Amino acid sequence: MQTPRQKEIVQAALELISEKGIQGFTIKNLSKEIGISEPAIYRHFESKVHILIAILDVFKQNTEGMFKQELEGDLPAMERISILFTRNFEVFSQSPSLVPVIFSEELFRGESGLIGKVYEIIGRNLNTLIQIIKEGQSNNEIRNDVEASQLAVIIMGSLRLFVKKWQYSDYSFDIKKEGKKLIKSLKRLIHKGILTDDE
Amino acid sequence: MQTPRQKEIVQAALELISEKGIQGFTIKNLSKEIGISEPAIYRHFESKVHILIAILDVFKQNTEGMFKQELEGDLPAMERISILFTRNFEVFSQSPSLVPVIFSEELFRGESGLIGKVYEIIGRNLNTLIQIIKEGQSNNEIRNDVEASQLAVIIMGSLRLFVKKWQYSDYSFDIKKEGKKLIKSLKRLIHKGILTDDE
DNA sequence: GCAAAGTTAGTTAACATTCGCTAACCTAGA
DNA sequence: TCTAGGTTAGCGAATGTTAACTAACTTTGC
Repeated sequence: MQTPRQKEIVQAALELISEKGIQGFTIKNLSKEIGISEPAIYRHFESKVHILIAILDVFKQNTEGMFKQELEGDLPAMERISILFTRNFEVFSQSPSLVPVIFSEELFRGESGLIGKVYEIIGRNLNTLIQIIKEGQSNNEIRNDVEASQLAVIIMGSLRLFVKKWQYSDYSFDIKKEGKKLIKSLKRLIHKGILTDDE
Repeated sequence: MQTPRQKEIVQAALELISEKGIQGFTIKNLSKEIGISEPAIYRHFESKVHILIAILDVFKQNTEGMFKQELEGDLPAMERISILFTRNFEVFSQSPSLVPVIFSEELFRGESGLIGKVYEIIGRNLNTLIQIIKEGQSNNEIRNDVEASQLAVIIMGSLRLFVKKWQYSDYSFDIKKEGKKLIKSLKRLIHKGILTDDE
């Protein structure tokens, strides 16, 4: 469990990264943000890497259990995808500063232990999605003229870019509301339907 | 115009970044890669930032003219989108080391002059795409039950994630061939067709 | 009164960049 | 043609800055 001070440090780190990028995430800036001296940080975290680990754990905890449930429910595949992403949007909406951390690959370069943790999170998301799409395809609910893995790339890619756009707009629009629209659009595209033509 | 040595430095910088990330892009590593001393770099570039600018210019030159042509041609919108991305894949395929540079937002944080240059490149791409989609929609060639801007996010997002996947696979698959497949899938999704249902 | 949480004042390492110097190579002009 | 002056591209050493982190001491709250 984390002490209040540790939580404060993690929160400040998240804000720093989202404001100034990875390069802005230094112990000096961090301590300035909180209002204590640099060495004081080390009373609460062994090293900078341990702060990063704590950040990842926050995300992991936030999304824990969010995925297995969706896989096993007997809702329509489409509905499950909706819920999956709606929940992600909710997490981001609550802690916008998570976005640049989770979506930044540079942050963890060189820290092979951390890369694994990031890929664990991302991979879980993608595999769950492919699984759901495949089920939807065999239920005749999702079009099967396009491979599940391709649909997954399309859906994930769209959503990633969408979230990035939100980030670069300085979180200026309502990600939950706009996200709903995007999901709706995606639904239209992947829904099983009759096409007049293909190439 | 660039001297041969300048070209060599830019090329080495690109390779460094793609291999070791931004953090690996130091004057020390750069000089080691080329086989000259650190100060010698400064005989050819005023500063590190100027090397980054040169990198962006390489990309800009590579994609110059690639866009306006597509806008004005009288090919079907779908075909123009295909060509647009096929050409992008060709550029990446020729210089894979461009990918992590162009797709990294962190690299240019703090350098407000450079951010502008990156957005110029990215923005041009996106606006061209929206333009083409709109034309396709009014020609009844592309489905218009989804907004052009949403389709653009979906297409761009898919392609970005696809290129990133290529990068993380260590450029292990044929981006031109696999890219063709993805474009084909996208075509199926956005082609004008009859849908049985929506919502 | 003692342990947790803070401080000041360092350390070491890495970074971009500058300095003073040199060897090799043009290029005028006598 | 040869030589003085200039240029180009390199070098090792040093500078100033900033990073993560540490040692030793003080404060504070139970």
